[in-house]
Amino acid sequence: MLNKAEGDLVMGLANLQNKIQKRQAAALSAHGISVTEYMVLLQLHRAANHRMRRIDLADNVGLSASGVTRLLNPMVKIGLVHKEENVRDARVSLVVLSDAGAQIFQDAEVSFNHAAQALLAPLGAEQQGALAGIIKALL
Amino acid sequence: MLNKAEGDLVMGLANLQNKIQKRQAAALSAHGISVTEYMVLLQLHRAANHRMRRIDLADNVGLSASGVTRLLNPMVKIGLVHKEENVRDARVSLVVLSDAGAQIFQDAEVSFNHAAQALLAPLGAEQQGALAGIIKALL
DNA sequence: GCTGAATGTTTGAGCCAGCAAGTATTTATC
DNA sequence: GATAAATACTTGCTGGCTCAAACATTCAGC
Repeated sequence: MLNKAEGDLVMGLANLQNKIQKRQAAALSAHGISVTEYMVLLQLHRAANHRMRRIDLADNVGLSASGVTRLLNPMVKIGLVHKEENVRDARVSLVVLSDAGAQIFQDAEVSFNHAAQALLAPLGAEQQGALAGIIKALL
Repeated sequence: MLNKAEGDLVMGLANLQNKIQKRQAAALSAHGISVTEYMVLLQLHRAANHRMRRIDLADNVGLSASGVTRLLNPMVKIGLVHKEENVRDARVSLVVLSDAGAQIFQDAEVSFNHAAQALLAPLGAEQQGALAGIIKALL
């Protein structure tokens, strides 16, 4: 069985991601948001005009369409984000990052990146570069 | 903000893992088991005498103790696995891989490893080695 | 050898996500 | 320009996992 190495790598990646996700969740809990919510805020922050269609959000965050709907509901209530209808296409409802949401994101980003740095600290500079290349190749 | 690179790496890893997990789930669905169940079978298969304490299983698979209990219940019913009480310590209930479970695992392992190989195919040999080193360093 | 802490497991309640089905709107075909 | 297919989104239902609490058993200190 020659492809056992690949199987072990995939298992290792799963374990690693599990660990990372828990740490990042802890880091973000201080800001009252989950990792998934952070991903949404990040996408919106990077999007043109801080607004996006829900379906693109779903794609970029790796969620289903219904997952986005349910995730966004509380975020709208809290005011991190608000809806906006599209004049051109009445099917789509755009999601817009609010100022409050942008502020929370910026605070959370500091924590997130700091935690990420701590997690990846065991890697040397060239290992980190290699990892970036690997992710790019596999995504 | 110099640690942005690390944050992006962590986000990239999350996306990658998301993709991998879905592919592996599809590969395993032919055998009627989930990725988590596969992980359990794998651990049991590798364990001495094909048996393990539930708590060690939880640790190795990255689940909570209650998660293991709930995951195992259907697997016991189907006969992939069975309980066994520990004579030395009446608190623990050992999980034992059944012959049927071992058979299913061996079949599933082929699919799993094959899918893993396909996923990692874009990587060169030395990238794959680098990834193994990175995972080891970070776990 | 008794009492309190620690350990292993199960159970109840709740959250988060997915799938399938339903609604509304737009696009394509004829 | 009517009909069918495709697209964007929401909702009902369900599964999987967690946390906190309960319970049973063992271990440690006196």
